[in-house]
Amino acid sequence: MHKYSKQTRLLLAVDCIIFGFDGEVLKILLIKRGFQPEKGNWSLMGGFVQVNESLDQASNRILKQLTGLEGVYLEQLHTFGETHRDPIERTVSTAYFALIDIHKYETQLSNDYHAEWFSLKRTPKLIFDQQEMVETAKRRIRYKAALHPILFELLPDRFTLPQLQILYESVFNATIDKRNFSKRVLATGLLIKLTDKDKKNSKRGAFYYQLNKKNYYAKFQAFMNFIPNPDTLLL
Amino acid sequence: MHKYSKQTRLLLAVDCIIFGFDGEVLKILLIKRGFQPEKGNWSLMGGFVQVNESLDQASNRILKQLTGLEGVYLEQLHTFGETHRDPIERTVSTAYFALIDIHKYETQLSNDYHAEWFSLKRTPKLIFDQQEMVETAKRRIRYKAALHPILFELLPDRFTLPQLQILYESVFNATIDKRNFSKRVLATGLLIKLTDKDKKNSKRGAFYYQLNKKNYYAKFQAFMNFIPNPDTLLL
DNA sequence: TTTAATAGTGTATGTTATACACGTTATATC
DNA sequence: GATATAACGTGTATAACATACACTATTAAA
Repeated sequence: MHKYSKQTRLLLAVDCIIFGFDGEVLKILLIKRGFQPEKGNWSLMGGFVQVNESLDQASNRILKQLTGLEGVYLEQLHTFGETHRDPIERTVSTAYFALIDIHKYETQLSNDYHAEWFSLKRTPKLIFDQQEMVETAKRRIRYKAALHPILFELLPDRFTLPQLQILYESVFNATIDKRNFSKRVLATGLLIKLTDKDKKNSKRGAFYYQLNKKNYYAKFQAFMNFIPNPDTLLL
Repeated sequence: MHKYSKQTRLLLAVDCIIFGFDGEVLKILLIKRGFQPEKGNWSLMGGFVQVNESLDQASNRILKQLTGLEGVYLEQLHTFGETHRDPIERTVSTAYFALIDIHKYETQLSNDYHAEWFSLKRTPKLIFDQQEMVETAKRRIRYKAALHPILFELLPDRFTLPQLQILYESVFNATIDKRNFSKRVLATGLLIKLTDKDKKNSKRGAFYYQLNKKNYYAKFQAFMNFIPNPDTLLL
């Protein structure tokens, strides 16, 4: 037996929603699409799945092409399969989302793709159903970050508590009491206090912390319950 | 512009993990596969995605073929895209999971497919990577049920607190104090106490409850925190 | 009428979440 | 060098929630 005859074969694509954090707001990386249809319009980075690569491999390849990064946080989000989502030809697309340290991102590669970071609050109109993909990714990242420490993936190796708090406040669009916040994050045992300070953002300076990697991997799946009223979060 | 030329088209399938609850343990519905390869072996219900149907439509069609049910809880789980997961030909499969009231399940249809319910603890060997699909579905249902009231989808319209508790204990493989359990579930405001009792399972009889549908849909996304040590749950 | 089996209920204690304000530090400025 | 400034870092009291735990009620069957 060689093939499943009489079955229709479809195009299968992968699209990546790449999140970064610049210290103030969450951003996503978009490119100007280089081919028809919708050539020149803002788009997620995507591509067709090749016959000799898995979906995970395809998404990693695409992520590397756009950011130059490998080994970053990348997770399958959802597969979008409406029949006419691509007007040219039936294409099913599996969306992935990535969380990267925006400072490690290599701009020379991005220039080849005319990539730009956009604040999530001011994203341009996207092609096809990509707006829905981004919304789904935003919901997922909020949902997951309310329960698991994924947001550290957006920060550099060394970060301060004020930076971390701004990140959480940005993702959840909420203000958090800094005394309660530091109690909570320090109670997780996930952070190691370093001896030197970041002096860029204040005169006094704020102590750097880094992740306790061992605890991080061990506790990654543990729930955290950072958010006061998670009822407002949607899956 | 008519087509994306030069791109490889792949087979795209949908596989359904159908959960039911018989009052004691969680079960999944399997069929004996009717065609090669692996003909006659136990398998999830699946099929190829047709060119004129979305993924959601395909999964609903397949669910209806096997169970006769429509409008039940059905959610996309994950897309499995390893290159050689199907030995015959590269096939990417999007897995869905369904939660159904086992009593509504129509057996006449199942007989056409030689379908059988299997306790999750005693499932036969499955074809391809379907064992992994089932494991992923089990993790997802536990994870989600720890936070959202999805398990009601497995129960009949009228159910008792002891039945509900057995369901939770079965899903989480844990014992729960019944005083604390009833406090918690009643505090959600999701249940309406009825006036009559189920006398099948005890001499005294246990009051029936039904879902407050309005609150159910309103609070579905709210976190519930039913489980004492969710650290043990994996995504 | 006695037995057996399951249903149903309350309280005390510990843990966790929340609300809330001021002294500390280091640079920059005068 | 004194002072002003701007952000950092910390503790406590209260409320809410989670947990541990045991007996009485009900009804069918013997």
